[in-house]
Amino acid sequence: MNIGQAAERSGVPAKTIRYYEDIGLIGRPVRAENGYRDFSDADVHTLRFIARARGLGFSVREVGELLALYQDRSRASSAVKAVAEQAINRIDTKIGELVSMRSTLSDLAERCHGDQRPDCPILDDLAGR
Amino acid sequence: MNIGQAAERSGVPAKTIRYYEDIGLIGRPVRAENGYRDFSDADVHTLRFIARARGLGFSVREVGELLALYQDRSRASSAVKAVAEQAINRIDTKIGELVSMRSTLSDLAERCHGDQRPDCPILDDLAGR
DNA sequence: CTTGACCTTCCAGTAACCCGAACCTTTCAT
DNA sequence: ATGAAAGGTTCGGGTTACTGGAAGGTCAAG
Repeated sequence: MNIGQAAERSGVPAKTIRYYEDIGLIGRPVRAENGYRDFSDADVHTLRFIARARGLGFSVREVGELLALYQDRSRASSAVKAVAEQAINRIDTKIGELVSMRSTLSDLAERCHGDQRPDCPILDDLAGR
Repeated sequence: MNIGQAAERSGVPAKTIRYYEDIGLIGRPVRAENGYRDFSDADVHTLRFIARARGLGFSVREVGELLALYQDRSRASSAVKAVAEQAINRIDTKIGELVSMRSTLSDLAERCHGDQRPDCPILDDLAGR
């Protein structure tokens, strides 16, 4: 099938599929006589795998690792779990940062009148007071 | 003072200061005879403002707006509050996404033995089962 | 035959910087 | 005096993960 159909079936945009090929995340698909990429169902399956992994917050690099592990029938599940735990840690760190920002920001916003008057605790805080 | 000292006092790396100048977030500082940038205390104050705002999750674009509002003695506090609330919304959205990823991911990880055996619910899930 | 929907490649841009190269200038120790 | 270290300068490219657009080839339908 052509890239458009592979895109539709996998949920990965055509542009993104080409990009994944470029960076070597997926192998180079077979080419038809006209030069068009020719995708198999297995290719679509791989793309779906990638889409799900990305959706779960794995980096493209990690997706590459997961894909390799997936292909390796004899890998230990601990290897996979390690990658997942790394991702969880990264996410936790990020959530912590965001929650902290959010709390400061909403404190500030609550104390700001939000009317025509110019005085504003938000700017005061940013200015260092 | 030179860029190094301005960097140290403001907490903004020298490279980043030059970058902010490039994109027009800060004005072009005066140059000394030797061509070095010459920063004033007011410049450092502005850089600190920027650093704090960035730390709170405002985008560089928003920091530009906040800076303009800060300079404008007659602005309404509502304008500032609007920018802050935008940032809060963005942060909330992001937190929501991350929490959802985290929960799926840790469910999966918990169900994964993490030992020598190859079977792994994480990969199974990614593969679509 | 042409129109429109595909496909191809390649270049550029996004956010917010970071890194290194190649090159000055200043300052300090020998 | 000298020579090295520690600053400063610009410029170009790399990062992450794509996305958009231009210029052009291909294909099925009317």
